[in-house]
Amino acid sequence: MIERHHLAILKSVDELGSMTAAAEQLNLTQSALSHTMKKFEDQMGTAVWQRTGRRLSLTQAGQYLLAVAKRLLPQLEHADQVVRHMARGEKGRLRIGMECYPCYQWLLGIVAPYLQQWPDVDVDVKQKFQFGGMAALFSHDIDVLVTPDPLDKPGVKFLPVFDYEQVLVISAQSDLTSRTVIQPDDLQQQTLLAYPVDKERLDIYSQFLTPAQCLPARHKSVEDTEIMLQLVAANRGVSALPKWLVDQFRESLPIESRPLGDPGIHKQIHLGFRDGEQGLDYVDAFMQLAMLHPVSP
Amino acid sequence: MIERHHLAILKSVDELGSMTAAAEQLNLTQSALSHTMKKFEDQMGTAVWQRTGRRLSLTQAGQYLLAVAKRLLPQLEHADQVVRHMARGEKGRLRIGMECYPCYQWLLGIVAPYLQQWPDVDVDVKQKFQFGGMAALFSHDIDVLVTPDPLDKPGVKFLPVFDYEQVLVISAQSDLTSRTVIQPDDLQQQTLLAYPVDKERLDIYSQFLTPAQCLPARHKSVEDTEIMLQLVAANRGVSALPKWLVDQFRESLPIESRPLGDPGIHKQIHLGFRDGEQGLDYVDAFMQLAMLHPVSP
DNA sequence: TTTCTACATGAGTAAAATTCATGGTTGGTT
DNA sequence: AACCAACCATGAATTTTACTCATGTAGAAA
Repeated sequence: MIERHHLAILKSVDELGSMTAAAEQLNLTQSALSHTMKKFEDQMGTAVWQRTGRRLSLTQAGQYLLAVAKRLLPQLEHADQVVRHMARGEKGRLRIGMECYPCYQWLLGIVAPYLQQWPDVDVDVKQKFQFGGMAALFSHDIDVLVTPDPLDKPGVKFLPVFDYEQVLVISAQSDLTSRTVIQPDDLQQQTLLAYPVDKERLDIYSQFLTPAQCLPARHKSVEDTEIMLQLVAANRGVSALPKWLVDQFRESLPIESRPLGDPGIHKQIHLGFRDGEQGLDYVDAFMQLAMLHPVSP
Repeated sequence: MIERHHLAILKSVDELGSMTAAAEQLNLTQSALSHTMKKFEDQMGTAVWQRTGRRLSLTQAGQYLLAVAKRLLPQLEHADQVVRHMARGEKGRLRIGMECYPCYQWLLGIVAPYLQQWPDVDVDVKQKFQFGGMAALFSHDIDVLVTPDPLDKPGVKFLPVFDYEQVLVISAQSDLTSRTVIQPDDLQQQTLLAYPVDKERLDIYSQFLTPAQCLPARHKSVEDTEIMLQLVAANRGVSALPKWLVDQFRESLPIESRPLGDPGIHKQIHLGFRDGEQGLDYVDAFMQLAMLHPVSP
């Protein structure tokens, strides 16, 4: 039977390279660890490591078990945390995953009142996942996924939390200020600033430029939203961002926004969470708060 | 620290309703089980059950832990199996999930040669999942997902294994045999036989009838493909099925097929599998076999 | 009230995990 | 070549943990 400490040993040995080092990390003697794994190997009927010289290399079974360890140990550790928090009457940690850069600004607006309502809950925002948000949600690495790109599959539920329009941000000094609506060919003289993701995933390409077979004069990747807006304000380029975000910055920066095309690009931010399992109340509460949260139009 | 046996006890008590019964199932005395959980509760700092009279009811922490148990125990049990199989040089079990009824016929054609190539591998086909195929794949309930409805997300990979056309199956005596192509309003006099799923998920509705705002005279749910085809052969209705499936049955039944609309409804079956983790060779082998497998056009 | 059933508990015991002491092997160093 | 240091394996002793047995308590049913 695979026990938790077998997995812990496997992971530790893999990280540190030797049984001796792993034993120290786990507060065991080298001997104890050796005995434990010997017995485990006898029980399972197969070696976990191949002892070539004094170097350990994983057998096929060992590789498989290491993958299991990396998958299950974090879940057990998290469960430990959650239960311990429950015990103290504290609430624990709400782990939020973000799949979209601009959502961060919006999230801050939700998290503030949430933290007030739930003073015992920590909020942990993760922006990068090994395998994407969906997988993170399913494998319990996060509790909530914020994404503009929902996938309503059984097992998860997505709630649209607000509609928004994706607009072009331009400098107040831009030539484009005269236009009330931007057309694709208007961008052929422009420098387009965008987050560093595939162009297919940028709506201004997939829903606006590509169908019209247009391209901007230049394309520049920018990581940070504020820097992006500073560049736009300085008339160094234009960018496509949610209207509510632009409006928020219009007070402090000389920027303006224009719809992209006639109907405009309309999108929704969704909150995704696991469904059909015993929920934690502070997770549900977050969902409800997010749905009720007024968004400045 | 949450250990495997804690989770096993929780699950067993939940299933059997009492500690005494659970102890027997786990080959323990009632006393041992009581001691174990007492110690566990002391460690975690919270009760797992509320002892109201002699009835046990889960506390909040207990409910949470039960959910964890139901999620993690099957994974541990499966890992046990896999390693034990590896130890014996046997290969183990390939767990295939199916999201589409007609795929079953096609799958049989793949599984036969696969079983010959990998005599030590058992194949286990699951048709129902608690939370849908995607979730089953992510939570390691299955290794391969067969679906006409892929979702290329990080963490999983989908390979199209073949293209097919969805066609209308009609009896050889049907009035519709004179048509070379079926139009939506041709079905307004017909009884449509379909698998018992939401109409939105049936392509003949979403891609053919609904856009033309047509409906068949009657709609009947049929679970089994063979029975469906027998009904069609007897001119009791028409149905939309993959062309390759219809062709297969045309030898033995008086049925014919016609394209649905001018371009026809074209679809692909995909095989999905987890990506980016230590793979098992017999899983990879299945994917490759599936890709190479010739499909009767 | 009595009886039955289910869980709790303390003390004793069996089993398992861990340590200690030691020996063997490998790979690098002098 | 010889030596040393690092690493793992192993047997026996020891500590720790898990388990059983016997018994107690309390709720529900007769």
